[in-house]
Formats: sequence, C-alpha cells, structure tokens
Amino acid sequence: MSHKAETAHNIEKKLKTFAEACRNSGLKLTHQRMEIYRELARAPDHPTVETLYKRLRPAMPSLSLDTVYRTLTTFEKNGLVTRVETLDNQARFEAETKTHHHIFCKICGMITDFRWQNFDRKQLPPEISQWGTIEKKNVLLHGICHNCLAGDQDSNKL
Amino acid sequence: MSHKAETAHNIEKKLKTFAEACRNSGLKLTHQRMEIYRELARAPDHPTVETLYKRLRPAMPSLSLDTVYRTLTTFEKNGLVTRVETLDNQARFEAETKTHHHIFCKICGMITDFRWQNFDRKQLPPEISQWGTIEKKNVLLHGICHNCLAGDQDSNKL
DNA sequence: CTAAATGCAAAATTTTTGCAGTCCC
DNA sequence: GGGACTGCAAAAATTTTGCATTTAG
Repeated sequence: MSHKAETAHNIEKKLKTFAEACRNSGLKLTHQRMEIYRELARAPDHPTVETLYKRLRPAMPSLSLDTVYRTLTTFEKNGLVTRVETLDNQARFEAETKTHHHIFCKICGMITDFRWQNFDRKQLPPEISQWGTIEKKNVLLHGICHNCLAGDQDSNKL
Repeated sequence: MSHKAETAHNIEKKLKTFAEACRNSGLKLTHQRMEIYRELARAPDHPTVETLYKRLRPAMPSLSLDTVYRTLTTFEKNGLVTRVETLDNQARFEAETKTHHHIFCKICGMITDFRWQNFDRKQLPPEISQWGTIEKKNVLLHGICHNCLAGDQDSNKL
C-alpha cells in the first residue's frame, strides 16, 4: 500500500533509470523533462497535468502548460509513465510502471496504489483467449477511504 | 463475452426496469430519457456522449447535446448507467450495471465486457481493509483484439 | 550544427451553465 | 398547475497545434 511519499533516495534511483531510458529512446534530457519527471516521481497522489504544472511553476516560472501535456504524452508513449483511468474524466499520470492496482475513493477522488500478487498470478477465464492477446491485467477498486468514513470533508475533489 | 447486440426482447425488459427505477427515484419519464436509455441499452460498444447524440439525432432532430450530457449524468447518479474508465480521456457510458469487467484494445480502442465470477468471489488482500470500505472491484485488461491482430486497420481510434 | 524541444498564443474539443419555454405527473 | 426537464446559446475547462526561438547531443 504505497501512499507514503517516495524517499529522496528512491527518487534519485528512478531519475537514474529515467535518464538512461531517455538516452535509449533518443529522448533529449531537458531541464523541463527532468523536473516534470521528478515531480511526478515524488508525487504520492496521481496528479493531473494542471496540478503538476502548478507544483512546478514556482520553481520554473517560464514552464508552459502545453509543455507538461506534451512531455507527459511523450513519456507515456515511451513507457516512462502510466496514464491512469480515473472516474472523473481528467487524465492523471504516475511514474510507477511496475504492475499494480488502484483504489478509487468515490468521496474525495483519491487514488491509492496496492499490490496483489495472488491476483497477478491468477489465470484469466479461458474465453479471453478468443478476444485476442492480453498484455496487462489490472484491478480497479471503488469504495470509501477511512478519511472520508471518519467524516473528513477537507479533501480536494467532489 | 457480450459484444453481440442485445435482443429486442432484452432491451424491452431493460426499459421496463428503467421506467420503474425512474418512478422510484422520482425521475420524470421524458421522451428524451427513454430514447437515450434505449439507444445506450442497445449499443454493443461503450459510446461517448457525442456518439450517442449522433445516433439519436436523426430520429430526434431537436435533441441537444447538453441534454445528453445532463441525462447521462442524472442516470449515473441514480445508478442506471455506468461511467466507464477508458484510457483515452473521453467519458464513455454503458447501460449494464451488473458487475462485470472490461478489456481495452490498445489499437482500435474498443472496450469489451466479460464476466469472471471466479475473480468476483476472490478475497481482496487483507491490507485493503485498512484503506476503507470497498464497494466494487473490477478488472481492466489491456491487449490487442483479434481483429487488430489480423491486421484490420479500419477501426476508429488511434 | 541540427534536429528536437520549448514557449507563446490561438484553436479545437469536451463539458457545464443560465435562462426561457415546454412537458410530465 | 408547478416543478422538473429541455433547448439554445454562451461560457468554462481541458487538450492540441502552428510557429518562432532555444537547446541538447
């Protein structure tokens, strides 16, 4: 259950991997890309483009919103970040690319990661093979997080 | 694996249930609502608001796009339709509300339903209880459908 | 140096809203 | 008849694009 912020150490490690992946893909390692990736890597939530932009702006006043859009799209195409399927139709991204699953709180809109290896190993129903080839299987849980159950009304969304 | 169109019989049955649910929820049974629901109920795909609108327009030239938006939102609030989490950020809806799962074709963008009762009965990992209460658990599969594997390039998206 | 990436401004898309008229119950 | 619903038009919000300039490799 990973909603604690990444350690600085972990982020630096991710940045290393990221830099290498950029080189391998022929992506130029610009200041903007590094910062956008770093910000996303350390974000414990699944920020929207707008949110990331707002977080980065203070340190990079000349950064433009469309660059964040373009950059994240590029990252996604190269498998560096994942676009999350949210239930409110704003695209959200995360740096994590290892297989994991999501819980969506229908009150505050928060999305939390979790692992479920017992599920990951599970065979799909046989009919699926008729559909085509499967590359990823993910679980999406919906519910109410304990904050909201406790009556917190202070969260961001809805 | 449900991608065949609904039988007329089934649709009429759904409409009955729908009409009753409207009465129970105090929703007025307008012509627009009936037609929007019927169109969605018989759609084998998971149409966008725009798509539904285009399908309905010929028979209802005075229908407006914002009514489709408002109506689907109302339906969703009352549990009559489900908003689907797609990987391209356009909200899509479906009339099916029984628990089921989705397969997303990353080439043509098609979303297919499937059932997996063996999964539905599966216990969640124990840590989840700390997160809060879970109301729904769904699987989202990603892959390439057999049409696209066969080399069809004629589909809509991407 | 050169192709790729960025910033800016403007456009395209998607979704929401205010209000006057219409229609279900 | 009265409140809920719809259509219209306009606004808000989100995402994309063209082009001149900057920058990484």
